[in-house]
Order: sequence, then structure tokens, then C-alpha cells
Amino acid sequence: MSDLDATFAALADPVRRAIITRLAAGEATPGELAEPFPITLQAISKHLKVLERAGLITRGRDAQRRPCRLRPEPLDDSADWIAAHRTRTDERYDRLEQLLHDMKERP
Amino acid sequence: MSDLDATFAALADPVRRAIITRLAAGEATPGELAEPFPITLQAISKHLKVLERAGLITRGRDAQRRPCRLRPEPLDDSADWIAAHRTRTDERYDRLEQLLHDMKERP
DNA sequence: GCCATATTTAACTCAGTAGTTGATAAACCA
DNA sequence: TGGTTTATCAACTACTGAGTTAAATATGGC
Repeated sequence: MSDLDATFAALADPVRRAIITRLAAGEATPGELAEPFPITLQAISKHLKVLERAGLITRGRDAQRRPCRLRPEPLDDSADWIAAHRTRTDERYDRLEQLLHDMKERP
Repeated sequence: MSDLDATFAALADPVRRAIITRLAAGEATPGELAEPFPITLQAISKHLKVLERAGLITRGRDAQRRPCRLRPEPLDDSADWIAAHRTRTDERYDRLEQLLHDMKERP
């Protein structure tokens, strides 16, 4: 149930993208994820909730810690959407369109 | 605001994604773009402004009309970011392994 | 049971955004 | 010229979202 609205909205925030970058290197706890940022742990906790609701992370339990792990499916889905809208407007297509346009004007 | 902030934020709205889908088939005017939606032309005009500020569309002039064209560069940038953050060890590797397995069975 | 650590929840502020209606601007047409 | 079409701007409402501080919850060590 990967929702593009939620995925793109989650990716629109630089803090959340940095968290994803960090998690691409391996799982981490909220405390570890908060460390590089000048915002409170509570704010990070909210960001993690957004990422979780978008399906971009899953969370485990290790004593008091709630380690986060990246979940790639929503990234794949959004990449697929972008690719589907990119291929039709790539350079070859633009050139073809331009050629047809020119042919219509000067037969 | 980074370009990625603006691009992903623009892509997070279903109306704007539908507009992009429409524009992938060729350029269109605000009036044409507004037609499928149950919202006012003014609201569409705001959406187009968001897309323009994100660099996702460019606009021309044809009499009273302001035809919109898709601009693919921001889509490329966001696709690049996503591609760089897919976890390359788990699922991707599994898919490759499956592919190799299939190739071994049916050369 | 009690205390420290790690994290979440609650309540609030502030800014931004999606939508509305009404007015305005620009280009064509008769 | 005056009227029509096309699109934007202005002002406003309602909602969402990122951040805060303070309180609550969960877990392990003693």
C-alpha cells in the first residue's frame, strides 16, 4: 500500500532525506539519527513517524531503543512513477516532436 | 530551499501529478489542464505556479493562452537521488540472483 | 521497587498551502 | 470600440505540518 502522496511528501523535507541517507548505510536508533541535527529528539520522532506512515522505514525493538531500517519499496514506486513520466519526454522524443512540427510548417 | 525540496513537494500533490501526466502527452493550456478537475481555474493556476517554481514546467504565450510544457530536468534530479538511496544489498541483489537462476535454467 | 536511559505523546505556536470568491489584465472578435 | 475568452492577482478561510516544552511510557540495571 505504497501511497505516492505520502512518499513524495516524506521526501520533500531535507531532514527526512538526510535520515534516509543515514539509514541507507545501515539501521540506526532515533537518538543516533537525531545527533547531527540542531532540533529536538521529539521533532526527529515526528519525522520518523512520517517516514513510517509512508512505508519508508520499519522499526524494531532493542531494549529501550527502537532501531529504524530503510524499506526500499516506496522508493522504487516513486522512481517508477518518475521514470514513466520521464521516458516520454526524453531528448529523442523532443527531437521527433520538433521534427514533426517543422514538417507541418514547411511541407 | 533546495531544488529537491521544491520538486518532491510539487510531486506530493495528486492534482499536480495528474497535470504532469497530462503534459507528458504534449503541451496544454491552463484551461485544458483544469477541465478534468472539480476545482476552479484559479486553483489550477496556483498549482501551475508551484510546478513552474520547481522548474517542472515552462510556459509560453499563444494569444490569450499560456501553454505549459513539461521540463524533465527536475524529474531527472529526483530520480537520481532516489536511485542513489535504494538499498542495493537486499532486494536488488535478490532480483539479480533470481534472474541469474532463471538464465541458468533456460539459457 | 527505584532510578537512569531511550523514546513517544500531549498541547501549543507559527508558517505555509490548498481552496474559495471577486476583481483585473491581456488578447482576440464582431 | 465594446464584448468575450483566457488567465492571473488579491484577499480571505481552513487545514496541515514543523518546531517547541513538558509530561508520560517502556526497558534494563541495581
